[in-house]
Amino acid sequence: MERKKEKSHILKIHNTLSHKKELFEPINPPFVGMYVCGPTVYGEPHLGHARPAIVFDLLFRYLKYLDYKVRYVRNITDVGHLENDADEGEDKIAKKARIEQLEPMEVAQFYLDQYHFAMDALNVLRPSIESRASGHIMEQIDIVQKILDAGYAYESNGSVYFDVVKYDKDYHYGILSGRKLEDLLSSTRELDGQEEKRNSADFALWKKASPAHIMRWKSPWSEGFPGWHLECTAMSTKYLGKQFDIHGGGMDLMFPHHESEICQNKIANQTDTVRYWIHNNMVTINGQKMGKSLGNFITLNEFFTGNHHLLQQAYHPMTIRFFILQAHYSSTIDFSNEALIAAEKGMKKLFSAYDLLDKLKPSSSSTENTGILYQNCLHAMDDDLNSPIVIANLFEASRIINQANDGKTSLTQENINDLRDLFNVFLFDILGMKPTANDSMTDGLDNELMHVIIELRQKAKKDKDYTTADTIRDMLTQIGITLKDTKDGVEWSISQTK
RNA sequence: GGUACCAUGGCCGAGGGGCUAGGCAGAGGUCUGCAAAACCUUGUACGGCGGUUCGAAUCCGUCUGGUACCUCCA
Repeated sequence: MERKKEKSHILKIHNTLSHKKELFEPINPPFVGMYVCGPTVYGEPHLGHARPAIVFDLLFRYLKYLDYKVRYVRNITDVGHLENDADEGEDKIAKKARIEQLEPMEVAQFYLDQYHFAMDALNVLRPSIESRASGHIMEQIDIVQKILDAGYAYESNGSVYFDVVKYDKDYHYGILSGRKLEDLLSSTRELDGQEEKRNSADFALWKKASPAHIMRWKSPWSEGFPGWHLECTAMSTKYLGKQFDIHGGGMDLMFPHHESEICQNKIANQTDTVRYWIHNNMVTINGQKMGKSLGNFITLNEFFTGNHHLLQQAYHPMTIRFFILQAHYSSTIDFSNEALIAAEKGMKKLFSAYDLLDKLKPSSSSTENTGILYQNCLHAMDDDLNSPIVIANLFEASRIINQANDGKTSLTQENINDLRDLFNVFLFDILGMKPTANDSMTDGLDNELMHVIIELRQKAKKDKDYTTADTIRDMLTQIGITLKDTKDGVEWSISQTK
């Protein structure tokens, strides 16, 4: 049955450019263009990758719920970025490749597959277009040429740099990060290629490859590789146009990456390309940023298997997703086992309440207002994607369901339909949660075996042989099977994290 | 040093000038052979100090502590 629900058209999102929540108005409704910075595929995906993927998946799902036609582009950085540590000027992917004696693209593909595996497990929808930097070298070269032609870049020893000082004279540099050019110029650093630049704040559009550099392409200036920030400008413009609605990414990318994109866009596209900049906050571990260079990161696979010294147990991908959605995207999330276990319990509570819906017997009268919850969730999503509030309302719904199940309150069929809608739309479609119950266990030999065991225990119970009954239950618990004696019979389930 | 931001009860985490989310944990109770689950009851927390106000956790100032970015990073 089609149930008419009023959808909102007052979505507000926080725009990093204005530091304010703004009404979301697409440039060309009903179409929405969204670009999000994706992973550099030279390492295993970790919790830090999960956050933006889930946050922008939430936005993607909500925009689709609002009936927008969304084109969501996420890049894969497989060209690699410059390194600035011991091996100056070396391409990260190329470096790793040399160590492992593999083709650079083989390494990139390997980690890309890992990324996809993890994202699928987290129920993150694939973007409309997942574009690879290596497949867009021509487009990047075109943009370098455009910026050169416009006079905002200069060639130096085969490399091309963006002239930030000139840009700042004509436009305002630093509008996203709030940084001032003079501050940047006064804090000069020892960087590779610094002597080639006119000013320390200038950034590379094209770099000439050193002889050791494996990944290289021909260009009018040198055999080399594109600058760090160019791929996003090239691919967003190619697939979303010179103006598009949303550009997302982690807060750590705000400067210099996104700031540089703004400069490149402005010159190459002759317009303000991005309407709304959205940034998710970081995941911390013991209050510290989780990062490759800090050596304190936990890969997603380690979370899923529990195979890491900081983890007390394995965590289902849905627990990770729920954990992330329980915080607003603009807050930092601090990792802890305690918080994850709490999230896991809460999540299971929601799932079992949803399962109960099918067993509820409708009454002719109602004591509950279920319609309000849907509105509350809608308002929460409209208010800058406030997923924690959505979850709070789902908990309220689960309380109503449990009370009705206990016979304390009564729900009409309409109430039950409302609640089912609420879970289907918000928990499953928009928050993107997926029940973790193992359905395959409800049929087949396993189920029949369980049936036998439960029957034996029931018999013992009937004979008041509670020692045997409890022994059976304890032994099952030991192998990760939980029994519940309910008034409708015995329920069994396999624990997720065994 | 500069820029951005944050400090909420045992833990996590919303909110945001008076109506004071939610989850987890804890205590008591109902139910149950016992458990489990569920439900009910129970928590007045917003870093310190000033200020604005009839009223501040919420606004302003300041101090303290913390994070991120300024160098590849989600």
